[in-house]
Amino acid sequence: MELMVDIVNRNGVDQGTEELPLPRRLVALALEELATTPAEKLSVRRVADRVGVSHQAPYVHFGDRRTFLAAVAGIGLASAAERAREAVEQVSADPRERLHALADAYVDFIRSKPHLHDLAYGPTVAMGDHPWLQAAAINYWRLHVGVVHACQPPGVTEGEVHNRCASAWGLVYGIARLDIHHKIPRTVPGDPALLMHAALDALYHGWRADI
Amino acid sequence: MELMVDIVNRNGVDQGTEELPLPRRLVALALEELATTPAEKLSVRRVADRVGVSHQAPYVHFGDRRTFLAAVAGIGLASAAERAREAVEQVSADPRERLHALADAYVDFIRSKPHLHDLAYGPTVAMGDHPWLQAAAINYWRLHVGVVHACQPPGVTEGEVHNRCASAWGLVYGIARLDIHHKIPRTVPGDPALLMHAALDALYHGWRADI
DNA sequence: TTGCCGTAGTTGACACTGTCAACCAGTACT
DNA sequence: AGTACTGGTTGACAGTGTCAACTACGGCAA
Repeated sequence: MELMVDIVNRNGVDQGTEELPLPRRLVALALEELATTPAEKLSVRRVADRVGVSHQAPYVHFGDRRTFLAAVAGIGLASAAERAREAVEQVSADPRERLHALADAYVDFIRSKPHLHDLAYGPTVAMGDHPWLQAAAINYWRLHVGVVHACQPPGVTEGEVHNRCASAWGLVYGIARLDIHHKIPRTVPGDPALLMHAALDALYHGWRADI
Repeated sequence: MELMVDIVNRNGVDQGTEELPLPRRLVALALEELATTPAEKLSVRRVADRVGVSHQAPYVHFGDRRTFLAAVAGIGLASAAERAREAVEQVSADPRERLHALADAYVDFIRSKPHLHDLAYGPTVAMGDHPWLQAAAINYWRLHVGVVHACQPPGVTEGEVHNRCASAWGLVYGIARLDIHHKIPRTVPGDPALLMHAALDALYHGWRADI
């Protein structure tokens, strides 16, 4: 079970030609299903069936449904984090602009793969359920911290940076998720992405004004 | 099916002594289960069983599982909204203080009944799935708008108030939900409720500084 | 060679779920 | 007296996650 970490680590090297090991094929197909099916309706049996393997095969590797879903969330989240990192690095070095780029990437993530996002950052799985998920979540968080850190005036403690990072993440997460699930009343005229930018600017301004 | 609205309307009048009609008893027991069981694991059959009625009885009234869950969410959300209203009215008339009180009540809601909150404001049910839910959601939203409206300087349009209301809600919703599901890394030292207050103050300041 | 053991995978069963369809008891209305 | 509607039951069905026992097979030691 532990050596799967090796598999995901050498993941970038030999993709493509070589046949993926079964756990990876299962996860890949589950991610595909997750594009249209919410996680709670995803059937492990059907994934196994589509891969062409017995209904019990996934449980040989992952133990139970939750662990499997956690692995799926891990792989999916890793690629989302990578895309966000690219998006951030593509814009200028202006911290506020990078903050907006990060937020936009997050909105893009939640909009293009809402079920995956809900799985990773919802109650279904815990971060400790699978090492892949834990690693991906930490990686994504580090990106957040880096961007938010660059927005701070000098003299702000490391802990306070993390605090503010959590606030900004919560803001983006909340607006984007309420939006994607159509919980924002139609009496709200503004585009959620723009509301988010305005609110982020308010946070940014508050951070700089504190000193 | 439509006359259930009457039932929920006269809900405050004859509670207690009189025997509740079956749909209400089912919903009440589902809410009870929801205190410990996440919505996606809630079994309609078991609810029916515990009420002492056949496994199909709930479907006579609610049609399918989703509609039943929507009704449950509606009743639950209505009482949460009422509690929030009381909490807001209990503090002084200072708008910022009321904003904080509203946010605190929201945090209290999500902390005391996370599964109910997830059900109401998650993807499982849509607002239109049951009139009870729709009514409760609108009622709660009106409370939000009222509180946020009082925070605005003169001259802000109605639409902009709704925009800002959505932002503030998203902020509170996001931080509280990330927190309750333990998605915030332990490297964040601050209490989420306090982070929320600070962030809300930044929004508030931004609103007033605009003019 | 033989025997053994761990890994990867299969097969079959079990209890439980939501949903469909047919049925039945009243009760109100014509 | 008959009829239609409401509220509820019973029985079946396919699909689910999980448990347990079994098989195939490569490595390895005696």
